[in-house]
Amino acid sequence: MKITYKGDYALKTILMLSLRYGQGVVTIHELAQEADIPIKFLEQVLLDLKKGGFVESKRGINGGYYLTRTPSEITIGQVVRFIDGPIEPVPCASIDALYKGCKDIYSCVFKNIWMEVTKSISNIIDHVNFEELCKKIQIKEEAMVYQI
Amino acid sequence: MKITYKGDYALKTILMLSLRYGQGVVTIHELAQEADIPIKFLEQVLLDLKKGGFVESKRGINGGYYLTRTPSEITIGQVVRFIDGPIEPVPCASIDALYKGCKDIYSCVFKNIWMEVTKSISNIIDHVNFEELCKKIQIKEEAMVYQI
DNA sequence: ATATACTCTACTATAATAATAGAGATTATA
DNA sequence: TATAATCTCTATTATTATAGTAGAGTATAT
Repeated sequence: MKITYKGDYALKTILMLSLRYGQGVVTIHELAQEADIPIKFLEQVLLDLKKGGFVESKRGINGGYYLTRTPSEITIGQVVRFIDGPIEPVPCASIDALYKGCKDIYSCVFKNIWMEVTKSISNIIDHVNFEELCKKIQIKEEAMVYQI
Repeated sequence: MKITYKGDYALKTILMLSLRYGQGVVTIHELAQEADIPIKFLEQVLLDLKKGGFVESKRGINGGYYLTRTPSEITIGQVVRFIDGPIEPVPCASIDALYKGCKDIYSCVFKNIWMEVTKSISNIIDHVNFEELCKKIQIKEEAMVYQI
């Protein structure tokens, strides 16, 4: 699994929208500036996130983006899989692959390892939701206040 | 982490050489044929594996390749990291990264997740050696005999 | 009306991947 | 010592993915 810039931007965007969930819309301009993302690239990411059902938008003046679900219902895994594709190290190692066989005995031995890897990655990214991440950020920000 | 063809070929090659460890050299021709790898591509892979200290070669007639270490001393992780590069989903999530900070708070929250992912992948691939894999293959091959 | 903001398609530059090609160097042995 | 077998090394190519840029179009609050 490698996280592309696009995937990284998508995650940060969902996180920013999570932090402002229930507080109306956020413009692409604000999002781009806050996370230092090229605005035209972010446009495409947001259109994808819309297609994926993660965000919804409001056009025109006072327009912007907002989450379609509560942060607790969105996991890192959902976003990463949708934007960057399958996480398995090799295509045949997907948990719900249609076929179970391998073309040769050598491939087959490694496949089992890659399936273990896939499961262990899934186990992490499918169980971290954005509500948790928001809390972590809030704790860090509080810590910052006392540091100054 | 994504395993490239090159990585896959390297793993299969080390596995084939492990199965014949202590039995002299194996030609690139045999290796290529047995695992269905383009021979000219395999040449490059083997040169890399030589640079990495995994294999050694003997030139001329009766030449070929052989492992420089026993299969039990070689892990999947060593081969994959050497051929396909770092396994971490994002560069900053390497366990022994020089810097610990992140450019912004959003990156930082995800970094911890990616470090967990890195650790859990390492935990698998750094603890599977090629002696184990050989045993698995031998068991499978015995099973095949009775199936026929 | 108009300014603001999202939408959509096309284009481009760079790098990685997966080969392919061919000339060169070494060595056993007949 | 000639030669066939085998590894060595560098260059080239085709395809795809990635990351970003560009610009015209659509909707909407005031």
